[in-house]
Amino acid sequence: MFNKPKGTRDFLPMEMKKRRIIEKKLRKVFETYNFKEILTPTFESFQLLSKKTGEDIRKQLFVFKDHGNREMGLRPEVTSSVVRFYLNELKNLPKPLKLYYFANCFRYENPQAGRYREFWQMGCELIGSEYPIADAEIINLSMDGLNAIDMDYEINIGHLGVLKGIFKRFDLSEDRELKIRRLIDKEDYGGLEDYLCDIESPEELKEAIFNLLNFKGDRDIINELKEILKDYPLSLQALENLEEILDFVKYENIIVNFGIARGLDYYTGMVFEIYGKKEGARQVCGGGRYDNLIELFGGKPTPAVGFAYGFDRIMLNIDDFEIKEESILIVPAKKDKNLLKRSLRIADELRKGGKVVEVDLMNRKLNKALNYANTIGISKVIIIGERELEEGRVSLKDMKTGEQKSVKLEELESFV
RNA sequence: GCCGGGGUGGGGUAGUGGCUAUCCUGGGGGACUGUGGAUCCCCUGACCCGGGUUCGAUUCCCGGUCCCGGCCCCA
Repeated sequence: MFNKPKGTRDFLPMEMKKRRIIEKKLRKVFETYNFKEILTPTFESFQLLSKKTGEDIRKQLFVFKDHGNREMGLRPEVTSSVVRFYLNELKNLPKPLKLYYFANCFRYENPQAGRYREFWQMGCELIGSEYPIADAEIINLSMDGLNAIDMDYEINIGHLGVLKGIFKRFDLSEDRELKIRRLIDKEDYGGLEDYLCDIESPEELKEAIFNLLNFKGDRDIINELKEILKDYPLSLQALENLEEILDFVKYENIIVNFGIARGLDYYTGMVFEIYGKKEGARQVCGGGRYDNLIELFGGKPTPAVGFAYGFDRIMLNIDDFEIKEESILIVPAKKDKNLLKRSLRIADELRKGGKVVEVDLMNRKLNKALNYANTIGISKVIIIGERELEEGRVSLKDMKTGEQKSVKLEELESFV
């Protein structure tokens, strides 16, 4: 006996049905914005995958060597692959380039609520526009998607430029910047305080950082922050950029939060996270601007902004819903090869009309067949009997009401 | 990587240091030859793995593993 690998899942037919329904709705929203679907390989070279992801993510990589002794890894997210694809083949397409994907990703982690070793991300990347309206489009799109599936959520939007502006004035090393961003993202403010003391940072820096973190709320706080950070020109610029972005965001119910630092190191400007209402696995979406990733991968500097949904977490955060499915079972009234053949022909006709039809494949007797139809939720049973067939008729039984009537073959389709 | 709680047929469960391991459900066949979505009968199928304690372990102890959840990190 074999078991599925830890952290992976088998999906039952009903789950798949629901996943497909949600997937379809999200896709539809993406496509109404004219984003185009792409797909990249499940595995990439280890070098690519570890290029701009921190130590932590690298430890979470599923790695293997192929027969040519090349180091490979299963993708832990898709943005790196999209950038690679862009540089390989798409960089000369007209801008903006609007791409989306739906793909399984892999991280070697301990499973938990909404966290798996194989999970699905659905995301969008908008490449080539540096303008605030592009950031806004990404935010609007991500919210439109969740609205289309009636999910309750909370969106937090921040801007890394503000923090960077503060760092800039104190000329911090990249190492220290990163460390501070980590602590901020973790909301480990005690640790942050300690660290700032350890590196003997000036009082002014501490003050600026903690001031920043205290600001969380509606967009009015940006104005207050402008006042406080008036000596930090780059921070001011970032705040203005964020305001311009928010001018184009069509929703009001957003939270401005400068505590969002994002774990992936490649973000440069606006960043956002969306949380669902369910306990555990709350973050369902993350995104932001990553203007120097493409350059880092060897391309010429190109602005880009994007986001990814954690599809499995979205599934955990929507209310369960019923799926009603009309299906038909055709069964001969008695075991007879000719009746079976007739059943197949009738099934064929109905399927051409788009109906979901099964024919009894178990050689069941009528009562057992009805029993079967009942247990698997067949909505209508067509009984093919010899005597009726001679008059060009079959019996149609409605499994919900129990009603049964004799209908002419040529009228059958209009009844089911 | 760390921490907590779990693991009995396919699904849901009962129970026990010793007897053929309980019940429901599901699956297959039959009684029943055009309708009993019923009923009855038969069959199918389980104590996570390894070690220890013991005359004897599914039960107690230890380790592992997997599941559920938490931390870290993230989606």
